[in-house]
Amino acid sequence: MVSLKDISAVCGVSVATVSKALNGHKDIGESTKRHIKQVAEEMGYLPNSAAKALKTNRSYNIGVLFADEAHNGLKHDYFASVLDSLKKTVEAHGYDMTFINCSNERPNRTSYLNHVRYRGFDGVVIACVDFYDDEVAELINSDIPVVTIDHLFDNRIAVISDNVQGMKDLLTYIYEMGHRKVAYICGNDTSVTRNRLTSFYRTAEELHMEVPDSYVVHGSYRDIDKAEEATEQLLGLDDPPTCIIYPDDFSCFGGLNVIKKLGLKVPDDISIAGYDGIMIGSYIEPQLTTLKQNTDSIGSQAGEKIISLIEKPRTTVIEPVIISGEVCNGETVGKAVR
Amino acid sequence: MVSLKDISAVCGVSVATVSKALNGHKDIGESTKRHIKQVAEEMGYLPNSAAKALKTNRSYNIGVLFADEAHNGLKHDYFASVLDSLKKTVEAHGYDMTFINCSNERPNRTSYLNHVRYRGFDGVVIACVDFYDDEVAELINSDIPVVTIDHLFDNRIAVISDNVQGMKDLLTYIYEMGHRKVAYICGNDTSVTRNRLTSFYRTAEELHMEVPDSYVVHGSYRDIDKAEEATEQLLGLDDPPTCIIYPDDFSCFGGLNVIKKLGLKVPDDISIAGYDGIMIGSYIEPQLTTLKQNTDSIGSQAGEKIISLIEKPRTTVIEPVIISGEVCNGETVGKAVR
DNA sequence: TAAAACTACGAAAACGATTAAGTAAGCATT
DNA sequence: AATGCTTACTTAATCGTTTTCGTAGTTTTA
Repeated sequence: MVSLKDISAVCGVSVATVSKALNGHKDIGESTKRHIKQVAEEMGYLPNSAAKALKTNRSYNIGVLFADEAHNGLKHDYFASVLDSLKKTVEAHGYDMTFINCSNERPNRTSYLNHVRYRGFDGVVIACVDFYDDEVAELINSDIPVVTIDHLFDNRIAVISDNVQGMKDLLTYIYEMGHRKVAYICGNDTSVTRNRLTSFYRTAEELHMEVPDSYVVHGSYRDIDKAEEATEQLLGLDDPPTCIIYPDDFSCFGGLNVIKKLGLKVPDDISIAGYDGIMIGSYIEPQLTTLKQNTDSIGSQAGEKIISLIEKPRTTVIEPVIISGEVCNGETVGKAVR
Repeated sequence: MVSLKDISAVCGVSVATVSKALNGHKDIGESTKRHIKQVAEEMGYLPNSAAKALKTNRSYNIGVLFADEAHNGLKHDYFASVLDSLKKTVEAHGYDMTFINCSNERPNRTSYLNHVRYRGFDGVVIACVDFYDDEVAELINSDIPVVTIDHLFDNRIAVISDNVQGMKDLLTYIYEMGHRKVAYICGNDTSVTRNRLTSFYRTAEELHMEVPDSYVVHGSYRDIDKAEEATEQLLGLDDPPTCIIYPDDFSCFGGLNVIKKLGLKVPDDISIAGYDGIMIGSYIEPQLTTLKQNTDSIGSQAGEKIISLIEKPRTTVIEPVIISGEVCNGETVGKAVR
């Protein structure tokens, strides 16, 4: 590997000069600068990131924390999309993206924070984890630049899908389709879920829709079995809902199964709506009505924010970024028959 | 950040001694070793990965190349699963995983190989890319330890899903269900596709099934529109097939749409089979018959292999690792009515 | 008892970069 | 002509490790 020293030898100047020339400092003559750059190019010079990081304390590397204890993480469509967009964004800024090791089996396991320090990540993006984990808290409370996704911490930048507005839009759409008896199967208890649920209740109230307790079922995300169970329960009520909102698009498939089994048809007999906007939803028959979260925007905003936090900490405003989604009016919510 | 020097000051020994004690060298007295380790622990010492890498030329970091030009990559279920498993494996061995920057927008764009050298990755895993890309070739032909996924290069370790056996098993299963007229919509031209196609023809021959040219349609992966088109084409034939094999599970959804539109029923009127074994396939109604690729095993094998290549290059045998899949006999392939 | 061998540690160079401080030469200023 | 200011470099320290080569002191061997 050719180093600054090699170049300096060839050019007959000191390493300092080479370094400065390559980094465009102004105290190097134009002609020398050109010559050095040319030689560096010819010799195939590449800076050594380790040396650079050691000296400058900047790694140009962003750590991402994506726990997969629950076998989620990368296999989770929503987060995979967000991650994909995040990756593109930071890469366009010249940063790389490294996963923060969260294996418990690894030798010398250290906390997330310690791992971040060890690797010298310039910043960290956290998503899809248990935000109440002590180690996550430790990371959040450290001096490392952090952006969280879909969870808000005090004094930290968060990029959040607008679940409040999203649920409001979705329920309003359903209302406008004539439904007055809408059930909601919500996901496991997270701030995302709480926001959606609150918004569900508030919107219903605004629309003067009554929501019997039996219409709100506590399920969990991407759990098709549970979705089936909940659907069965809802449709078995004396006064069943005319529309069911699921915690996510996958869960809808569970709903569809039960509905089919009961000999009912979507959307004629019962309407359903999902949440997320996964690709396959718009290709099935009938096309899924759902709230499409803007994963592209969430990922890219998270990327822009973490880089801004790293590069200009003083002028970066610390406030949540809310990304709105969009009702994707497919065919699974039909005109309500009263 | 506390460094070796700080510890050496506290312990009253030299940095060399501290380094050696912490790394378990044998030329340090037992009691000193214990003392140093304890002090290091108390002071919250963390090695500096950059300094370590600079000195040792080992980064304990694995680069992964996952191109997403085609908006695939992380959003691709199959590869996301593989990646997830790869991540777990390398992390358990104490390695981190970093994406190889493939953004064309980034400042000072360099080739993949140069980026790998710059970051000092100990090894690289390549998947889901255009294997005929010059930059990929450059990387493959370098002295960097490389493992490829689902593509075989001379003298390099590849971890490959057994598409030959997979297609054979799938077609044989379909044959055993009584089908004699089986069509195959294949994906775009890659070595994976060619293997499957060859195996399809060969297996058909072995089973004495005739495959008219019109039964083999060249489509592409995860392209639902194309799958719909191809399905329509196949079902419009004078002598239509009784079963259609799709290039992947997603494409099946396209097939299902067309079939439904034509007023046909799966599997009574027409059978279909996918390939991959994505989660949702086993939850839809009727449950998808497909060939489940063993993504866990593919990812973990790739991880084990790259680490073996890094840590014991001499004794690592350079040969492809073939991972077999499994027919997942759902309900979309029924008994053939002749 | 002198030589050889071990044991336990230290000094110093090195990895490849960055950067503050110094310096020599050339030029303008008074 | 002495001074100061630029310009264009160089020197040398430094980041935090690892590792080779010493070197005292102790123990074993002949």
